[in-house]
Formats: sequence, C-alpha cells, structure tokens
Amino acid sequence: MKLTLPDKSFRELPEGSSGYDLAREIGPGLAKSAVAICINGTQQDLHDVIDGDASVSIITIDSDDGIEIMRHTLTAQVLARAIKNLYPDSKLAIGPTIEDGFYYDVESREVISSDDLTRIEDEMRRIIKTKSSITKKLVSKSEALKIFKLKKEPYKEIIINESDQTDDFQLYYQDDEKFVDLCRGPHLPNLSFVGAFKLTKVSGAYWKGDSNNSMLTRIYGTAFKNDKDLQNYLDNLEEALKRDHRKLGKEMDLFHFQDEAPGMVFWHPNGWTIYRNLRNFIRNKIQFNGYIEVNTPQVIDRKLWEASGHWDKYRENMFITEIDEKHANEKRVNALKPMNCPGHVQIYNQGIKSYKDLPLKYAEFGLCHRYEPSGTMHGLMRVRAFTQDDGHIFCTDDQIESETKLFIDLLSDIYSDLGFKDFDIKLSTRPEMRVGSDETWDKAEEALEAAIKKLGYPYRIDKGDGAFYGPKLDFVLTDAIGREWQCGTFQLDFNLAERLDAQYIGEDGKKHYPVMIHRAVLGSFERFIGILIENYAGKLPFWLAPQQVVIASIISDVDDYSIEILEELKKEGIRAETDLRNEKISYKVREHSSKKVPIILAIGKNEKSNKTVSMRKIGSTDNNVLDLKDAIKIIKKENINFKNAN
RNA sequence: GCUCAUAUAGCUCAGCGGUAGAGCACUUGCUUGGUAAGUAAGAGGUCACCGGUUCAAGUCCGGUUAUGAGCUCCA
Repeated sequence: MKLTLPDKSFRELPEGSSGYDLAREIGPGLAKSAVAICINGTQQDLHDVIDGDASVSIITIDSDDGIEIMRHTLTAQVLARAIKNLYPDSKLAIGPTIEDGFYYDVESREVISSDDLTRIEDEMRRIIKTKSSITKKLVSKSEALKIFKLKKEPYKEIIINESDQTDDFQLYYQDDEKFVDLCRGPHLPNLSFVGAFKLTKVSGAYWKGDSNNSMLTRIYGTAFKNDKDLQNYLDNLEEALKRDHRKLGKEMDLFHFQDEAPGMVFWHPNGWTIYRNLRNFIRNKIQFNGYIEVNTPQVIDRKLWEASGHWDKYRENMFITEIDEKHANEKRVNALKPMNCPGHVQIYNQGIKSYKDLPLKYAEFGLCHRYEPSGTMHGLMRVRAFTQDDGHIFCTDDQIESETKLFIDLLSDIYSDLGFKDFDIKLSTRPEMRVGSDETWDKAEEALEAAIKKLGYPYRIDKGDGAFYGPKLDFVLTDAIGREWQCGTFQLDFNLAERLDAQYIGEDGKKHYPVMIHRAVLGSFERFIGILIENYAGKLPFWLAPQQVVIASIISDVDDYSIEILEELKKEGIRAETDLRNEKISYKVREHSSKKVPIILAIGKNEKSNKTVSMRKIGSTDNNVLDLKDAIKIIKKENINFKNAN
C-alpha cells in the first residue's frame, strides 16, 4: 500500500503494516518516540493496522498531539486504575483531557479530598513503573455491556447504551488485564512514555454536567513531557495568582467585602478613585456619542416588573423588599432593580414621542442588584450589586444597522483606550425562557444578524444564550495573559416597548412601537475594574491610578522642597502625596512600588539645591534626574488620556 | 444551588484537648540614611457565629454564615 507523508513524499509498505512499522521504516529515532498515528486526519493507535492507501503522519511524544495523548492515557489508564486500586468501590465515569491537563470523574462513597492526592499520585507512579504496554480489544455492544456489568461500572454501561455505535467498542488493557477502560483512544503504546505529572485539585462535578444529576468527584491533574515543562506550567499558575485582583485589591487598599453584604463591594478611597475616573471617561465618551444620561429609582413596585416580564422570567435573581414596620400602611411589594430598562421606558413614556426624536439614547450608571447563587460570587468579577455603563437606544427598524455600527465603533474606541486591542463577537439567539412570539424573535434575530453581517465583523453564534427579551451580540475581550472576558453587550428587543406601551408617532401619523436596544460597553464597572487590575497586574495606566505620584524625601532637610513640588503637582490636577516619614529611601521605594504608584520622585540634598527631582517609574529601576519643570511636563503628558477623556 | 476545603492579631500564617504564637504592619525611642525591608522596645486576639462532647475546647463533633477551588448558572 502507498502511504503519503506530511512532506508529500510516499512510502510503500506491505499490507497489514501498522503505524509502528512505518515509523521503523522511516528511522529508529522516530520509532522510539512514536506514540500514535494520524490516518487521513483521524488519530489512531500506533499498532493499528493501516487500512490501505492513506495519507498519514506519525505522532511523537514530543508533539502537542503526543502530549495530549499522554495526558489521556494518564487519566484513563493510570489515574483511573489508581483510583480503583485505592477505592475499589468507586465507579468510573469519564476521564477526558482539557487544556493543559486532564480530569477523571468518579463516584465514590468515601470522600476523596485534596489530602489524598499524594497517595493517589504515589499509586500512579507505582503503576507507571510497571511500564505496561497498552493493548486494545474491539468488542460488540453486547459484549462491552457484559464486561462492564461484571465490573460493576454503571456509568460505562450508560455510555455504551447511549452510543449509536453498534460494534467496535474499544477496550484498553494493560499487561496483567486486571484493569480495563472503555475509550475512544488512542493511547500510548506503553506507560514508559509518561512524563512529569501532578494531580492539582479535587472538586465536585455533575454527571453529564447537569445539575439534576448526581454529583461526582472530579480529580484534576496536569502532565508535561518533562519536569522542566511541568515546573514552568506551575510557575505560570503562580504568576496568575500574583495578579489576582482580590489579592492586589487588598495590597493596594482598593476595596473589601464582608459577611453582612455578600457579593457587594465596600469601595475604599483608592478603589473609588479608579471607579470615578473610569466613570468620567465613559461619561465623556457616551456624551460625545449622542447619549443623554438619566437616573431611575432603585426600588420599584412589583407591578412594573410584572408588566416588563421580569417578575415572571427573572424573579429568581431579584431582591424583593417589603416594608416590615407595623405603622406602615403601605403594603406594597417592591423589587430592587436588576436592570435599568423598565425605568428608562418610564422616562421615554413621559410626553409624546415622534419619529423625529429617534434614535433616542438614554444612558444610566445604574446600580443594579441581582441575587446570584451563593457559589457563583467571585471578588469583583461576579457580584450581587453592580453598576452597569448601561444605555437604551429607542429606534426604528431602519436604524438598527447604523446603531449597531455606531455601537461597535464606540466599543472599539473605548477598549482600545483601555489597552485591549482585540475582541470577539458572539451572536446569541433565543433562549428557552423568553417573552414574545416566535415571529417577533425571527424578526429580531434576522435584523441583528443582517446588521452584523453587513458590517463585515466576524462573529460566532451561541445558540439559546440570548436575553429573555431578545437576541444579543456579546463582546469578548482577551486580557494580557490570554484569558477571555465577556464585557460589552448589544441586545435587540422587540418586546419591552410593547409590554410597557412605549410608542412614537411615525411619518404616517400612526402610533408605532420603537425597537429597544439594551447596550453596555464595560458591562459592569466592578467587573471591569477587576479585569483591569489583573490585566495590568495592578500597574494601572497613569490616568487611572489612584495615587499617581509620591514625593519621597531622603532627608528631613528637604521637606519644604518636597511640599513645594506637591503643590505644583496638585495645581496640575495630579493625584500626588508626599512621604516625609523618618524612613530610608529604599524603604519608601519598596512600599510605594508594592502599592503600584506609577511615579516616585526621590528628593535629597542635590535635588533641592538644583531644583531637580529623581524620577523612578513603576516597573523600572532607572532613576532620571530632571529639572522640576521638565518633570512636571512629563507627568502632565502621562495624564493626557485622562485629559482627553474630559 | 451542589461537592470538597477553609475561617486564629490590620496582613500572611503557625499552633490541633491543659491559661494564645511568629514575621510584616502599628506606636515610641535611637537613627537623617541616595532608589525594593536601619535598629530596639511596646501595644495589639470573645481563636467567624450558635450548640454539643469533656474535669478542661482555636484544638473533637453538629449546625449557621462567609470565603476558596470546581460544577451548574451568568441578564
């Protein structure tokens, strides 16, 4: 048979040859590092017989695919076996690879906690030491069922039963045949290819990811070619931990949380400075883009939420309030607003609107409360009270496309100013829980897709992920360490205006319902500030930094000059402070550097007598001695973004 | 909401049945020192909350609350 290699060259091999035979034919080095073969684009075991002419490539242990196969073998053959050895009553569910690692889900009567991981790792090492070869058997559906029934593995039975495959179920065995796992394969030919690994954590996970199903124990691990790669990976994890906004928030004294208000931020002066700067920045951007800022009540009668549809479709997420005092004769039930939209419609509804008023864009930095499930809160990233950079565009069908473009332009501009160059767009369609007729949804989805298509932005579709009132575009940005964050949103709504009776008089003199577009660029200030902190590892752009300059004296003789510099900077609107404490300059530099103050001006005898400063910027150990006037010019220039925003 | 873990000084953590500890931070003294920790002393805790076991409970057990890692959610 004729085999085509990746470099387009050919090899002629006798019928019945395997990937291993091919590798050996090409060279002993390749045969030694080969772990699997890719035949016509499908990965298969190295010892599978190649079925006639094909284009093939050998997968070596050094390649990304090879590492992935190694991780797969490690979880399905080694981890699973170790668990069965240590917890014979446990039931195996599934064990896939994930980015940078793998996990195995098992049902176990005994609690497996992170303290047990070392024990499981030891058992895994013992298994690996046997260097067993791994062999495959193909069996029929009924035989596969029989085997796993005997082994008392109910989850495997379910997997087999639910498969539409009738034959060729792949069973993988090690040398002594005591352990068997059902698997899609391919696997390493033997365990000597296993490199460096580590079990990382234990947690619960629902069977098939459905919260109605039973909770299994999930054991996570990671594996690499060698110890060096593994260590490198673990170091990177530690690096990510260092920029955790919860840790930096404490170090930089930005905010805190406490038991009495879970999921709600106590902003400290430093954190609130960042918040205010970001809000001013957005406020100016949107004013420039035709939005009018409004403000609506926090607590609103349930009647309005019933009319808007929130009471029916969103109540699980709402904080409901009642007045509890005996003397109160109001017995109404209120809800804290989870969204600003119904409030904005109330403003729209004051007075009669004409088509000439459209598009009408209301913006609100509205504080919304949502009752998020207890287990989902996470620092600033997922909270129960947050402020959106919210806005609602009331427009006609014809204006949807131009409004979509205007919004995406605004969003790119803002993201780019904040240091995020790239974002992806997701189009989310009708969810199961929704208001409005299917015809309305057809119309809305078509209009939104037509707009984004016409504008030529690449997008992907996320089926069923729309808001309950309409389809949406979500904007996902990538941060400095490659993580993705869904921030901006643009939601088309053909329902709410009608439900809340918002109308306009058209050119035809008749009443029409406007389209409502719910939109936000940052999403929530809380979350976005969390993202900014992590993206910049706390070293925020100068215009956002809570404290921009510290003037640190070296000896007390220069206190007066330091104060003079402070006054100069304050005149320029710079957030500066002096540090005149009786401490060494290195102590002061260390302290303000760890608080991520962008600029430290060290002031000693020389600076005072020459009217200069010694400037040190965060992230650098250079010290530039500059004339005070020049230094102030440079600092003003650093602030330019902020000035532009005003 | 679910699984597991955690909760001790302002912060980071040790202590795991017998009257509460360290480092840093804080206060005071000495020190005026040139770019990531000068030095000595002092002060600081209802060991998250409620209950139980015990002669005796940060310490063991149960519950509550919060937090963490995941899962499920995420407008």
